[in-house]
Amino acid sequence: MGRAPCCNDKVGIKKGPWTPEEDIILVSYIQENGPGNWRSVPTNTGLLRCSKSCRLRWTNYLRPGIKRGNFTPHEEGMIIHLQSLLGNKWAAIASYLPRRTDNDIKNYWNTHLKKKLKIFPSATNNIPQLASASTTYNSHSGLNKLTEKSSVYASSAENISRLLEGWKDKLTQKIPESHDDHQGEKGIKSDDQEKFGFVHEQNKQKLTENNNSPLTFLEKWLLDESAGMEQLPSVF
DNA sequence: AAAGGGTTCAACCGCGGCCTT
DNA sequence: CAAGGCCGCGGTTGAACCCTT
Repeated sequence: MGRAPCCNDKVGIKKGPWTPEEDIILVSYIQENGPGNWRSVPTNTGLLRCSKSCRLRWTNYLRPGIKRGNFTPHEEGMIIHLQSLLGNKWAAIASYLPRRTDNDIKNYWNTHLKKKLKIFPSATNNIPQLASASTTYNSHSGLNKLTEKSSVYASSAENISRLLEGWKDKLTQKIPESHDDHQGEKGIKSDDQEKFGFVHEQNKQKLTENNNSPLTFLEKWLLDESAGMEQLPSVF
């Protein structure tokens, strides 16, 4: 079928890391118009980015409710199990971890879990073991320091304010702790999450239809957010 | 203190599929 | 029905960061 002309065919399209200004423009626009119709985003916002880039930035970084940083043993176990069931269907896996992006899960799989599965080849059958082992693994890696202060991002405004912090720090080359001001907030409503909420129910239904028993376990497991790994069904 | 190697992750690329005309 | 256009997904890349020597 007709393939979209690649963005990089166009002149004047900016690539590379997004600046906080660009983020603010994008978030403000989506705040007003909602996500979708990505084709029109660059035109309407004046951003020198291609539509794909805008969509990616939104879904992987700016979207409200995205959780970043360390994966919990519970999440890790889910990823491992879902990956063994579904293969590299990161979007499908992400639909079971609504606060994580497919890109995040994919990265985490490629950088952490693949290695761990090499070290613990039987781990897919014994996720709790792997998960606790991974905690040990994490605490020895440099990443741990990086992600130590990770937190749950409640809104795109918070995402941006964090970005601004980082940006400002880079500029000044000073890293003062405890900046909690939210200069990035531009009246972004607290009901963002509801407005742009995650629509995963259909996906879940599809998957459960296709693959009944294991995912039913997972459904229960996932829905019981407070459940720790120790409460996993014995099949794990 | 500096260099080199390894790791991480944000962003890009290209393909496939769905929708519209 | 066919062609074109757009969106979403998975794989890959490369800059930035961290660790080791």
